[in-house]
Amino acid sequence: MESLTTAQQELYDWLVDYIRANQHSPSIRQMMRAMNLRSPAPIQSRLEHLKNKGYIEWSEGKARTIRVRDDLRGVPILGTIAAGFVNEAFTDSVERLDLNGLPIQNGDYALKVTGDSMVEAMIQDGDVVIMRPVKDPQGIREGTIVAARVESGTTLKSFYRQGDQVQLKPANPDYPVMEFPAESVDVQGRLVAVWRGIDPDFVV
Amino acid sequence: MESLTTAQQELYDWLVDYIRANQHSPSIRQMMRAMNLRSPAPIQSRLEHLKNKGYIEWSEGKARTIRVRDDLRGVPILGTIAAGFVNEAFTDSVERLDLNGLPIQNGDYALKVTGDSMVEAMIQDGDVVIMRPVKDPQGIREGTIVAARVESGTTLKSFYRQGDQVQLKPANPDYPVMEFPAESVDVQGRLVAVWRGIDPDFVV
DNA sequence: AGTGTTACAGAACAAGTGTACCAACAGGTG
DNA sequence: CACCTGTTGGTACACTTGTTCTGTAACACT
Repeated sequence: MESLTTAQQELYDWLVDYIRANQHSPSIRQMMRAMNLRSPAPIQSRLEHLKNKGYIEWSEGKARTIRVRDDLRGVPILGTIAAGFVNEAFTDSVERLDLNGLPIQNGDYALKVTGDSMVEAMIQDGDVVIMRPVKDPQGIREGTIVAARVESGTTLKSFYRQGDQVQLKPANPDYPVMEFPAESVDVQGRLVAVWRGIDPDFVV
Repeated sequence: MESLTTAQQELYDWLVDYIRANQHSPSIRQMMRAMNLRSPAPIQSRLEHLKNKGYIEWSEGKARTIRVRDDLRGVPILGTIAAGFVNEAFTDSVERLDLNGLPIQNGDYALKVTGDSMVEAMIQDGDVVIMRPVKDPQGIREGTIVAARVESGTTLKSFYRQGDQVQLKPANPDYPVMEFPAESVDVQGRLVAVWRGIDPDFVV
């Protein structure tokens, strides 16, 4: 990635923060004031450079249409890290995790997990699971983790079929496998992602 | 939350998708074409309603400044769900998980986890951990999960002090605790979040 | 039928806004 | 010093765009 001058870097940082906060690009005259300039020309020049170097893009002639390149959004994935044992990490890879882009679809929803029956599936109390509504219950694959509504309530379990019965298996040997007639199980959604925010005050 | 007419809902959904994809609001005439209208008046009317009902807001007179209310961004957290046992879920709570907003700060970065030494901390192979650079190594609390650089490489472990030594504990009894002189351990960052995307083709 | 309400089409206006142009200035290079 | 290059200040212009206004059509209700 081509490097930036200090003036270009300063504008770029301010621009990214502004777009993240306001969900739209500022106008050139707004940037002018933010950079303590009294003419739009310098901003235009810097934007041109940022565009040529591949940092931003915009629709020509249209107002407030600047956007940061998609491959620069989110947080950078600096490399892989071994939880198993020390080895190489911090590569100079440019891959990025766009938390707002790819994984989430419109209609997805989240549930806060309570209880510990899914610990062996690496889901613990307090995690937030992102679920996707299931259109066709027949299409659910064996072992998929789903939010299922049965007569007594809704629960998060692995989904299995057994003849015309449906098994809901917890991922914790301390809890029992539950079995219901297929028609009495209403699958509300399937697991698409897990999010765990770490409370900085929390200590193991 | 006040409900919407079908026309308002249709515009709102299109608007949210457009902003998410383009990082800026469309113009009224763009919405006009998208809704198959030939006059800007109906769009303006619907926007006015969306504003009064608290769904969107914009800077009056400024071009392309519509933004979705912050408390509506991200995915809705519909309630809590028991992994432990069936109980109530799907409350009508309005809380939301804003994946792009609150948790991530500028400067944060991500690492893909390989290996299984942190399985008891509910971090498994393939997870993405979001790390925050550590300014003051003295301020790290006991038990915090950190990415630490030692002479042999970088690893993800729980951080403990033992006199003037630093212990790096894996969360898996199969792996040994490692101990280093405090000055030879360079803490690259501390864990602030875990993200796990579920591959739909993956079956347990 | 009459009436009020709402939505739409079309046009027009004013402000916001991107862009082009030119002069002044600073910094480096011969 | 002269010269070139890049940045800034300043201005001007044309297009974009939010906003307002008027008239018409569709619809619900009395």
